[in-house]
Order: sequence, then structure tokens, then C-alpha cells
Amino acid sequence: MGCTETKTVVKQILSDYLQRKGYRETPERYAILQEIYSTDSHFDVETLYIHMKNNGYQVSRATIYNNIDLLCECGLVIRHQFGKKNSLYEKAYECKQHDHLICTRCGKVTEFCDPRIQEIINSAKRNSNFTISHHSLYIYGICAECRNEIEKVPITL
Amino acid sequence: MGCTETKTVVKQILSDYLQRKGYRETPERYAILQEIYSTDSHFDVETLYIHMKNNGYQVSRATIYNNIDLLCECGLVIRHQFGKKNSLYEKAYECKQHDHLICTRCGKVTEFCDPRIQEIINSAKRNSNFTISHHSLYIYGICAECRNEIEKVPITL
DNA sequence: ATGTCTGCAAAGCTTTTGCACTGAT
DNA sequence: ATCAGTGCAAAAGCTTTGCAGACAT
Repeated sequence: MGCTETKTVVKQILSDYLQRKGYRETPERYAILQEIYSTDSHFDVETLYIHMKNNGYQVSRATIYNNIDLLCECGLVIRHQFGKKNSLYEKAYECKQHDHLICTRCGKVTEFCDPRIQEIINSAKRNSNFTISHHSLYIYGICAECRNEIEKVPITL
Repeated sequence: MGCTETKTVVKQILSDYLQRKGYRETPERYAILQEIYSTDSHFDVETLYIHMKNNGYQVSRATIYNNIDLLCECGLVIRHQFGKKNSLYEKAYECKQHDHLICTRCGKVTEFCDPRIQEIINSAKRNSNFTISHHSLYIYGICAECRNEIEKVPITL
């Protein structure tokens, strides 16, 4: 999981960013980055914390919270807030642009791609005074499995 | 603020929904709906609670939380989670489709319209097994004011 | 009369903060 | 030798829950 070359590149990006900002290169920062780039799905802070513990890294929750913000700022990680649950994150480097379909019943998240979103972003860029950094398109609905379950139960809950 | 005809229609929608689901028609539910449809901007639960208090309604926070979920379910209200702050809501009936530009520095939210988003949703509908109910497109960046402020300060903070 | 809905306060969760210590520069 | 960064635990939000009483049906 996670190709070696990508990991080398993202470490370099983090290193450059830290130096440019005058931040320190702590082992915790690289450990968190390493762990995130070994994961392929969306994750929350608690899950990342547990995974790191299990993999023998000793990093506190506070440090994860601090550094995941930093990783978002330098574009290596993206934060999502699907539904009203806690924040979920995913790695952002060399991941082809994609958006999300979210089942409002079971919480399942599916990714999809549509290049036309770029045109919308470009228009927004032209028409606004914003310097655009990133976007999130979430489409909410009911997935096939949930629809089947609902149809099995004739009584409206 | 808020036209009378719209308010009549949304009350009817709520009434129909409550009856269809077998829920009760409490004065609190209509008071919350009334208050929301008198507001034109995004709001959080605390602000709504304060406004209702100031306007002489006696409704608890718990009741607002319960019923704002209900109003989301019946499509009269939409929940947003811009950035990592708390949930913001807005009325959803007879509001032309729009999306959001969010300044990641000051939190300012600007609305914009782009009909092409509908084509993307339609494709997603065709290509997935989801029954789509709604969507959110958030574009993040730095607004003009914040950019000016940043440029005034030559030192990277 | 029945059982849902409300209000209040307490509890629950995620995230942030304060502070003493560690370690990168 | 500094002082940013870390870890821990406490604190701080926002939101949910439990329970007794109110009220829509």
C-alpha cells in the first residue's frame, strides 16, 4: 500500500514547506505523513492515532491535530466533513481529482470523477475576488443497499 | 424579510410532512420554521436560539436541534459544514440553486450560481446506484480583503 | 388517556488549550 | 542555549441523551 516513490516526493514537499515557514523537522511530523500515505481510504484522527499506536509510533492526539492542520495547509492532506460526523481526512498528493457521493442513511462514501467541475471552478475564479485553493463537491443520497432495506420494510419508520 | 406567500407554502409543506410521518404539529415546530424563514443568511443553532428568545419565542436548544434535523429531512432546510466550525443552516425552499465560495482565512461565505453543476449531478445519478437528494459544492480560497491584509505584512506569519 | 414532544441539565464526543518537559536548531 | 514542538490532562465547544412533566391526538 502506498508507492515508495510517492512517499519520497511527499516527504520532500513537507520538508520544503517546513523550511520555507521556518518550522522544525520533527520525527512526529514525518511519522504522521508516512502513516497517512500508507492509508488509502478516508480516516479520522482517532483511527489514525490507533493505527500509529499499533504500528509502534508514539504520537499524541494533540500532535496529530496540530500537524494534520499543517499538512492541510501545505496541500498534502484534505479535510472533509461529510454529514454531521467528525472530520475525515485523505491524502491529497497524486490523487486524481475526485468528488464524493455520500449515503445519508449508512454514511457510505463513494468517489467519482467529472472533469467538468474544473470549468465551474474556473468560472468562479474569474467571477470572484477569491484566490482559489481547492474545492469539495458532495452529492448526498441513498445508496442501493439502503434503498433495498427501506423497501423491505413497508412501514414508514 | 421573507415573503408571506412563501411562509404559507412552507408551513403547508411542513404540515403535510408531519401528517405523512405521523408526527405531531407542535407550536415549537412552526415557530422554528417561521424564524428560519425570516432569516436570509446562514445561521447556527445558537444564533437561532438567541433570535427566538429575543423575538419572544420560548424554545429550548434541544428542541431546535431535534427539529432542525426534521426540517432537513423534509427538504425545507439545508445543513452546511464550512471549514471545521459548527454546522450552519439555511432555508431551502424557493431558493434558487446556489453554491458557496468560502474564505479559509476569515470564514466569509459568498454564494454563486452555475447551472452546469446540474449536468454533473445528472451524470453522477446515471453512473451510480444512488438516489440523489441534494448536493454541496464548496470552493475554498482567500478572499480579496484577506489577500490585501496578507500582502501588507511582509513577514510570513 | 395515551404516548410523543419539550425543557432542562447532565453526559458524550471531538477538538483545543495550558503547562512542564523534550529536543531541533 | 533557545524556544518551537510534544504529551498529557484538563477545558472548551457543539450536540445528544435521560427523564419528568406538558400537551397534541
